[in-house]
Amino acid sequence: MTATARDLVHDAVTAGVLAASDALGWGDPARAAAVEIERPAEKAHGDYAANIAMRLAKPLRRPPLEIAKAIAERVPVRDGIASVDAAPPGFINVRLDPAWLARQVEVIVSEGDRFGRNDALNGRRFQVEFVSANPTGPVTVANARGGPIGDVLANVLAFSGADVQREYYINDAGTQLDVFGRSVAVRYLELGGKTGLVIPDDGYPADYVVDLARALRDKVGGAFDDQTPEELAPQFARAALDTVIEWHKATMRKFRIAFDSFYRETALMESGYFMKTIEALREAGHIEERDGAVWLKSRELGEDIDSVLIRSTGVPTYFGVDVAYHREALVDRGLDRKIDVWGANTHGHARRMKTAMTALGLEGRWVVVLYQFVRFLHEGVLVNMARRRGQFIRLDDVIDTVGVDAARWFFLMASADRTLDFDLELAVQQSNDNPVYYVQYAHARIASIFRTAAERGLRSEGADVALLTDDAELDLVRLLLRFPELVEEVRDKHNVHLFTGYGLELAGAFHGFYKGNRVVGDDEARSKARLRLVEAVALTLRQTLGLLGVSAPESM
RNA sequence: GCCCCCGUAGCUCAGUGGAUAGAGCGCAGGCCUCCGAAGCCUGAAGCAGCGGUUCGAGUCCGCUCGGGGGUACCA
Repeated sequence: MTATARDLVHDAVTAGVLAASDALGWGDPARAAAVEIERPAEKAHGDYAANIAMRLAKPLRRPPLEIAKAIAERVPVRDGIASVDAAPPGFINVRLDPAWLARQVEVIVSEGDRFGRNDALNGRRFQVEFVSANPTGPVTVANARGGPIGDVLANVLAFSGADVQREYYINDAGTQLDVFGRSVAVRYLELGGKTGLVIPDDGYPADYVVDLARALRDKVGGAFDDQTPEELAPQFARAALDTVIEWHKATMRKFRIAFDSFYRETALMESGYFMKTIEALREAGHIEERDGAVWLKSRELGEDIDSVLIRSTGVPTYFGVDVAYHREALVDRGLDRKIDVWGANTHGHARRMKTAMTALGLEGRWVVVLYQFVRFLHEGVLVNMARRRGQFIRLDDVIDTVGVDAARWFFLMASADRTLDFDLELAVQQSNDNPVYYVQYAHARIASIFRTAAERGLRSEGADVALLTDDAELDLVRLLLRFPELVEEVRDKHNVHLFTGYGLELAGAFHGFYKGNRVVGDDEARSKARLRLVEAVALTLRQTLGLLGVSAPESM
């Protein structure tokens, strides 16, 4: 893997700091200071900038500009660096060598679909667990946001060398299943002609439950018509669950998400792993039995209250089972790290989980990415979603109306920290000018340029990229070189939405370039060079869209 | 009450403690004898408020106001 341009600058500036420190006797403060490299917003300030001089001003008791000058004149000017200057109030501005930039076009094209990858996570096993929608109903837009976020995160980790497993956790146990089963049974009996039955207040009156009941009746007929909803609940819950899980799988396929495993909560009970985990916690001294229940002594680990793992009825809590689930993944399945993508409503749960991981000595190996909710608007008015009553927007419907690309893009364009507003009517109306098409159009346009070139017998192979000397050309290269840096940032910070912003920026830069610069023209050598350049742009757009799970069309 | 996330242009959203805060949609205007006008160019328009830290704050801290979520022997 090639070092990023940022790494190159970082190393050079660090060498300059050390050289200046040795020459001027600055000592430890200078040697220990971390060199931060950023990209100036203003082009006049060069390609990269370091603020180290301003950070050293106080400890060294010298004017920042003086420090900057001392460092700047000692930064080795080689390996792609053209110049290093000090600028008020104390920035060190680094400019890349145009000839080196031009050569990167050839490097990028030769890397092909390896461009942007890194090996930071080589040999490490990751699991990303996401969506994991409740199996008592279809996947709604509420669960949907975790899909693209988790999927793209998994893509980026794999892009960084990790062995990544995408997992879907199925909560196929608990009291809600009982209630669900009873609701299905009521509908089943009603379809058989029985009257006077009621769906309980905490039940599921939604229409899809009728669909489930009808499917059951199609399969078994009236064989259970003489039983009560209570008697039928357990087996009906199980049967309906299997159907709903198939719905979920189909929805995920439609959303272009390929899970490696679907893990059932009940497996932890059946295997005895749940009790094994309780014993592990007990041995570590974190368990207390009180009022007939088994508690995790969270307070001793900094929480306000303790948490119940097993109720006084002997039934494990959701939290307790989830702790076992996490331990099983990290300890028994040999994963180095588990990343959960959860909705904001679980933040209390996430906090308790963190405590439990600490109790098990697994802290640091589990990370949660919380995403804020999607608010639903109907004709501009806020709508409360209620799954049980069937008042919700199905993810399937959204995908069917706006398309997978636009749907994924929508969920990926905003930071996970931010509440998203979603208006289906607006989404439909805007699907034709969705920003995703702006990016895809850039890719299709380049494909079209290649078709034109082919008609004229022009190929990009053998191009002399040294002919790329214009600012317009080199600015594109600068933007391409940001891609590997972005991959590293997303890998470390999990802020996957940055890829949509990058895609828009690169597409915009290309569209502007295209307008002002002819690629296939009269000058054959220059045409070949520019063809090579836009080939690198198309490749980078493909890499970006590929990570986002969005298609990169040749024409549209 | 306490805890978490958010408040940036009319709307939907970007923005790593840096040097003149961006995009899409919408709005006003301009650009196709020339590789795709799903495009390009120009313009109007913005950091909720108050204090603090810092050489430097949309970004960090505190408070106020506003929105969302949590706070169970629910999941």
